[in-house]
Amino acid sequence: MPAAGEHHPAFEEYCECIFELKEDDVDVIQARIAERLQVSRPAVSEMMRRLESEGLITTDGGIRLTRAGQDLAERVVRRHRLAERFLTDVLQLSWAEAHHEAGRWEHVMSESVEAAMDRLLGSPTTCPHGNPIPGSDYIEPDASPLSSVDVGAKFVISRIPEELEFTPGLLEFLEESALVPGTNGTVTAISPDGTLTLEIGGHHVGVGAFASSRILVSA
Amino acid sequence: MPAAGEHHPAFEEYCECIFELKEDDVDVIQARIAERLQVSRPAVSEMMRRLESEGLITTDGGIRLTRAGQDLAERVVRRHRLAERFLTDVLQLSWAEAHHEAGRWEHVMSESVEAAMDRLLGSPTTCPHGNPIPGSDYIEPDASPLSSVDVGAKFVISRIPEELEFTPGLLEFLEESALVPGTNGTVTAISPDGTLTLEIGGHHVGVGAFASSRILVSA
DNA sequence: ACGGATTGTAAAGGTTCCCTAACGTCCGGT
DNA sequence: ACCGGACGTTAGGGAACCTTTACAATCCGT
Ligand SMILES: [Fe+2]
Ligand SMILES: [Fe+2]
Ligand SMILES: [Fe+2]
Ligand SMILES: [Fe+2]
Repeated sequence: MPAAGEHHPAFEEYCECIFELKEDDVDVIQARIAERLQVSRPAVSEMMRRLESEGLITTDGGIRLTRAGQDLAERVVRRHRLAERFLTDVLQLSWAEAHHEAGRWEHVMSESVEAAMDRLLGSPTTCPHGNPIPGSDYIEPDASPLSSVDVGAKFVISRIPEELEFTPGLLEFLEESALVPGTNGTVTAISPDGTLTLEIGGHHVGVGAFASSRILVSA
Repeated sequence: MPAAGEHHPAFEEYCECIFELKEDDVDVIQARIAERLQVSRPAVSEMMRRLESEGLITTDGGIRLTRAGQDLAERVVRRHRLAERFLTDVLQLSWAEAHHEAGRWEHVMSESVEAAMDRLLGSPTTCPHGNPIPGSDYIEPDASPLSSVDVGAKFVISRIPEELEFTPGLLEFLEESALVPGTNGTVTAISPDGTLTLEIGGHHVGVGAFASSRILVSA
């Protein structure tokens, strides 16, 4: 069962991972890739050699996607995020379920399905978590980390970066707490360890320091 | 990228194949499986041993799916046919494209997606080609092979069996010729070699002997 | 009854993708 | 200057799935 395109699922997965690490502003090194993909460091080491010999990455002075690697990664990420939109908006799956499912669909969707889904959804510019869909008309909003909001200030959730999808249970928690792109709230307290207390739709929610530093909001 | 359930794609593919051979009334022997899956006979031989040791088939006196194998096969076929319905009805893909795509989706759809898609489509009972969706309220229609229709007689296309999806280009041809379940036509001629000439929606189409013997129609 | 096709299996081997164990390097803190 | 950690790599191995080549067994039409 090869994927729709011409590349093996493993290659797609590694390129996607490199793309998202860069997007999340995390050092693109083998150790990070190993963590995200949940494989051993030797496995990554070996795969880096294969990716390089296939012309998908270069490794002189840090791991970087080549043009071909970038194209592949963008295709995979685009399909992942379109699939997430479809799964949440049309099939009414939860964030967490949609994310898991999309992680499989991204390797299986053909170009025509990608196009048809894009049409069906009205060419969305972000996934349900607010991350940009490559190839769409996404315009970078003027956003800053939730952790930089002052006590008492209002904000609108803008984006929950891909990085947070790796913390088990976090997506579920955020969705249940209505912490989804577009909703607005107020910071009611900041504890010394960086935990924020928010007020959203009449409910109060605590958000840890790490998550707060990653979630992007606008005024 | 394992499948949604607990089984490897290869196991799913083999069980599905056995299920469909039976459904098409073809001898369930290794040679047929090798042909349909486009693998060598030794590969099938080895896999039969694995499937048996996993309790998915029995081989005493012919290859037969066990309860577990049957369940797995039905799940996969159900997902394949639901996916085909979705891809043609909602995403407007052609038959041929939908079939290819569904061949990958069937190993990747989760239970919740299967359920959501079933709901979205209104619990269809057949795939676009008229083949029954396992687990649906399908009622076997009173149908007979197209080849048994007399010259001059009218008919309604009922079902294009899975078997014909393996002849390259045939699906495309049938769809373009409006030879889809539900449409009706008339047999205008039968040649000695078994080729039928049909009249469908004002157009005339020739259908070969093999296809005619498999396509099911009702009066 | 016989010769050619069809079928199943054995043997040997290959690719992809992963693992553990172990080792060398480098880097920041003390 | 020294040490613990983090990082990358080597070596050796393994599971899944497939291949080609070759060889028996079985089936079947004439
Ligand atoms: Fe995601
Ligand atoms: Fe996302
Ligand atoms: Fe199909
Ligand atoms: Fe079908």
